[in-house]
Amino acid sequence: MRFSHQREIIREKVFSTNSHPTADWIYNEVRKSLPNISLGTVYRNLKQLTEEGIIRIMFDGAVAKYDWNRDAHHHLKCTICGSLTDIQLANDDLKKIAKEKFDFKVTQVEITFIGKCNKHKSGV
Amino acid sequence: MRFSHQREIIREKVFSTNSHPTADWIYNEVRKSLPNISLGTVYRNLKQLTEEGIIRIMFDGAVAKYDWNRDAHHHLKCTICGSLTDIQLANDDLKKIAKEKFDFKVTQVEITFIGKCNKHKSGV
DNA sequence: ACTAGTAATAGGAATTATTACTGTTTATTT
DNA sequence: AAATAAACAGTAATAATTCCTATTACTAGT
Repeated sequence: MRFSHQREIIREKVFSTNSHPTADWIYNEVRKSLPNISLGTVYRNLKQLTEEGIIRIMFDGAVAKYDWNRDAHHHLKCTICGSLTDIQLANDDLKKIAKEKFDFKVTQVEITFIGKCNKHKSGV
Repeated sequence: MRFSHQREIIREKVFSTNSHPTADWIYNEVRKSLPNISLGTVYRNLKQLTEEGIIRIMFDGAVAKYDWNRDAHHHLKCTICGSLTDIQLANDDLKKIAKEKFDFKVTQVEITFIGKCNKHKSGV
């Protein structure tokens, strides 16, 4: 991947916040220093950064959010204010820990394992 | 919630499959018996059924999928073929279990706790 | 320095999923 | 059966994302 000024600014923006920004938020931020950048460029570069493993993509409901934090971590998603908070915890009593450590009343836990199913043993 | 013929057909369709159908798939299925149903009606009723707790909504990337299975369960999402499989497991060695029980090579685990954060103690 | 080839760009059009609006129909209640 | 509130079909609108095209910038090799 060759260097690109736009991509570098985009990367910096993602790394500058803990707020799990959306493509749209990043677009508006980046426009402050690059007024002519297009939304398409933002999306393309976010995708590239994701593919290179430099940032992570996640979905909050239907919208993509980007995250520089590539450590294993999970999220608390509030159904009322919509806030999304990073948490780091071991795999024991998950709900109980969410309550005790984060004062968060869990109503549903969604765990998704992402990887390769057994149809794709060799290569692709 | 008043009875509606359309909603009943929609509900039956969701309950008829384990495939986590999308609104569009459901729309096409339901049209076989109700050719004049509109996509808006499908979406409105899926939302109502979700709000009543009769079915569950989840997001696979950016698209909504619906699920009659309201037991606590998780998902295996294949990055290659896109398949999404229900699994039911206890909270011990999650990745290891995914490998041993489901022959699924996990590259990322996404856990989202959904509920109320501590700003919303009373009511709302 | 010059140029051909490659990669990245801006801007906008196109696509996809979803929601909102409007006049009409239907289920329920009296 | 008439009144009324909810649900409907059809269509328009919106939001998020991807695709397309002409243009620009970078990189090697001369």
